[in-house]
Parts: sequence; C-alpha cells; structure tokens
Amino acid sequence: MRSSDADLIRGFALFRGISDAIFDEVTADAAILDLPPDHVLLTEGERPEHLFLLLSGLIESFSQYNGKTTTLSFLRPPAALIVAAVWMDQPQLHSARTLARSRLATLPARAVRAALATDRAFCEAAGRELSIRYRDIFKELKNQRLRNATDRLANWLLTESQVAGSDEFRIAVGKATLAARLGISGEHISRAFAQLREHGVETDGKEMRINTAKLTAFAKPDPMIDGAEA
Amino acid sequence: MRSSDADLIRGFALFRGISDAIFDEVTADAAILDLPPDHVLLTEGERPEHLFLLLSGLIESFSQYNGKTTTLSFLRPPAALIVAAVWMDQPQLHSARTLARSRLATLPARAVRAALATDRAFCEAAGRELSIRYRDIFKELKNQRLRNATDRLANWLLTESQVAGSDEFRIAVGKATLAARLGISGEHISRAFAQLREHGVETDGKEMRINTAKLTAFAKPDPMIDGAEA
DNA sequence: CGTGCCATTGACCATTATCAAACGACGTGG
DNA sequence: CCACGTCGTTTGATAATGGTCAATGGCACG
Repeated sequence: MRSSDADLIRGFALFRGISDAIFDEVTADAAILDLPPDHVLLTEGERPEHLFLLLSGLIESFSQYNGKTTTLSFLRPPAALIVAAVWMDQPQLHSARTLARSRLATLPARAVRAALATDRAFCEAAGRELSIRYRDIFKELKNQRLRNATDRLANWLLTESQVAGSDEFRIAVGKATLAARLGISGEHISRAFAQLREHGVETDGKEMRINTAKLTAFAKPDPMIDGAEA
Repeated sequence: MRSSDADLIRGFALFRGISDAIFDEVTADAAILDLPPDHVLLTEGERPEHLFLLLSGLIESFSQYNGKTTTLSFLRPPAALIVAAVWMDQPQLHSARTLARSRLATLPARAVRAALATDRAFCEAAGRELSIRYRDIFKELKNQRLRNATDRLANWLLTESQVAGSDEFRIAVGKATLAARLGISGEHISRAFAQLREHGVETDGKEMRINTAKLTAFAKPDPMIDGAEA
C-alpha cells in the first residue's frame, strides 16, 4: 500500500476519532485493489470476507432476482461498502461492480469485527457510517414509492448539479446505467429526458446543462428524499 | 413505569450485553406511552427528542410527499424506532402511527447519544440494531424494484405464515393498510388476492388459509429479499 | 469504410392507478 | 326485528405509467 493510500484511508469517516493503535490493527492486513471498469467485486449472497473502502473511482451496487437486475446505488469515494454485512457477519444483500477504473482498500472482516468488539470510538464511527447508509437507502425507497420516473430523473439531475457546483456538468455514466440506477428501462429514460427538455434540461451525450430555477420548480426536491447524508 | 416494563425493555437487543449502570443511565428518564389505534407519534422532518421502543402493539412508519402517502414498514415488538436519526441527531425521515393499541417506551435522545459516546457495549448493540434495520429496508427496496404487486403480496403472506407458524392465520391489518405497506392501491390488492386464489390462497376477511407448497412455488421467496433479519 | 455501441423512436403490451358503482357485514335507532 | 347508514372491500371501466421488441440513427474506433 502506498503511504498516500494510508493517509487517504485514515481520513475516512469510519476512522474519525479512533486511536492510531486501533487504526493500525484494523488496517494491518489491508490490501489495495486496482480494478478496471465493469469488474464485479462483490457477489450477493456471499459472506463478507472484507470490508471495502472506495478510494477512487465509481461503484454500482446491484441485485438480481428471477432474471431481473436492479441497481441499488452508486457509490463514490469516500465510502465504505457492506458495513452492515460485515458487522453482522451475514450474507451480502447485493453484488457490486466498478463503473470506472477504481481503487479500493480491503480490510479483513474478522479484524473489523474484532475492533468493533473492543473499541468504542471505532464502534461509534462505524455506527455513524451505517446511519448514513441507512438514511440514504431509506430515502431511495421513498424516492421510488413517491415519485415517477421523470421526477426521479429531474431530482437526480438537480442533486448532481449541486455536487458539481455548476448548472453545466458531465454525468459519469451512460444513460442506460443511469436508468438502472433510477429503476427504469433504457428506453424509458430517453423519453424522460425528452420530457425534461420542456423544464430546463439540455443534453449532449453526457454533457448536461440545466436551468436550475426552472427544473427545481418542476422537480420539487425535498430534503427528506433528496441529497446525500452528511 | 411498571417493573414488568423495565424487564421487557432490559430484554431488548438494544441492551444486550450492557452493564446495569449504563442501562440505568439510558432509561433514567424513560417514559411509557400507551396509545390508542391510529395515533401519530412521530412526524417526518422533526428532530428526534426520544428513541422509541415498541413494547406491544403495532406501528406503521409512513411518509408523505406531494399529496401522496406511502407506508415504509410495519414494526412489531420488540423494535427500536429512529435509531439512525437519534444517533446522527438528524431529522426523522418518516412519520409513525399506531395501527393498534400500542405500548411504547421513550428514552431521551440526549441520554442515548451520551451513552453511545461513552459505552462500547451499548454502541455495539445499537450498531447491530441499526444493521438489522438497514438490511430490512434494503430488502424492501429490492422487493419493490424486482417484484410486481402480486409477487410482493404472495411473499408477504408466506412470511406472515412463517411468523404465525401455521398455514392458517389472521392478518393484523385491513387490506387497504396492507396495500399501502406493499406500495399499491387498495383496489389493486383486491385483484392481487383474486389472482392468488389460483395459487393456494383462501381468504375470509382477515382470515387467511394458504397452501404453502403451492404458494411457495408461485412466489419464489428468496432469503436475500424475504424474511426479517435476526 | 465498416462495425459496434449507444441512444432514440415507434408500436404495442403489462402493470398499476383512479374513479365510480355495487356489495356485504355490522351496528344503531325506530 | 327490521330498515338504514357506514365502512371496508370488490368489481368494472378507463387512463397513466413504464416495459419490451424492433428499427433506425449517430458516432467513435479500428
């Protein structure tokens, strides 16, 4: 592991406020994965052997059932994957794949659980990390139940624009992948984009330009649904 | 508070393995709520002042947006409500109401956070409780995305049958309420039940009798979606 | 200059919502 | 004891939403 990786990892919320001694214990057998795009790194149903920390790149968590596939979330650095599964030592509820070249650290699940069982600060940081993930997925369920496809896309664009800090930005994924993330088909997202042209959305491939005021009026974003947690 | 309540609370997973001293601190200002059916006890968007423990009865968590309402989960004892919101001291993402006469304990959020900040065992128990809630809501998102209404109902009935330990059981809520829980309209659930008659489901009001083998063959339950966590 | 890969568009189908009406169980007052 | 509401459910008709299949078009890359 590069020392720059170690510094990066040390800065994760998961390690905020913990002692160097515990940090060293948890990361003693850490390894770095450098993965190409479209590489599956986690498979639904398996017991977690590692906690994953996303250092750079982009990850999609997804699940399959009865011949269908759905994307549950996009994960960007810094993020910890499968905290709950590692904590409970239960099978992972989702698979995960890279959407871009990505760099991850793996921490042995056993070491993580050992630290949770001995260190209050680590336990608290993990609980806070988990709280954030819980609230994110909870919002996603509300998003799915309370909004239609066009509204979900509109609000997703507004959130991306906020993250980018500009009304012009480039989306990181293809439209078909974004469609999966929003829980709709590739064809349908095309029609949703077409609808949004009336509401301040111009697209050219992955380049987006939005009229924030106009799109906000249409999308009705709500802090109880939109926007990532702290 | 009755001493029988104290015993009940002490048995919650949230307090497993913690010292009497910490338990006493967290529960020092606990109060008991005895609520009639259809009473709203939590409102989306408010900062949590208490952690709630459901001792008996039945609670529905729900959310409203843009004139629509959706039910996110049914909660049965023993369950802890809004652990994540209390932990992060962030607004609650959902409202909650009783579906039956219910008995709850309230623990001051401040005392809970104080204990999380000082006691490893409590922190770990809370993290495990949160992991369970996370995994439950994660499964619900998959359920929503990967199955249609009839399949969701079929699998819900199978799970209820397992909980009841019998192929004959009585559902606790009206069909319209169940429809909301499954994310569909009251009218649609009626048609879904009609479809399931072909697959081993007989209903008489709230009384259900299912042919487990036949319904299982139709519903294709999957442990990565169905069934509550530990 | 193909050859793929996306994205778009059109036609059609499946799923679910909505609105309205009817139905049935149940409790109350005459 | 019966007529009458009320409430929850069912049923029917219609519309909205989104999925699937097929064809087309643009564009990057070899």
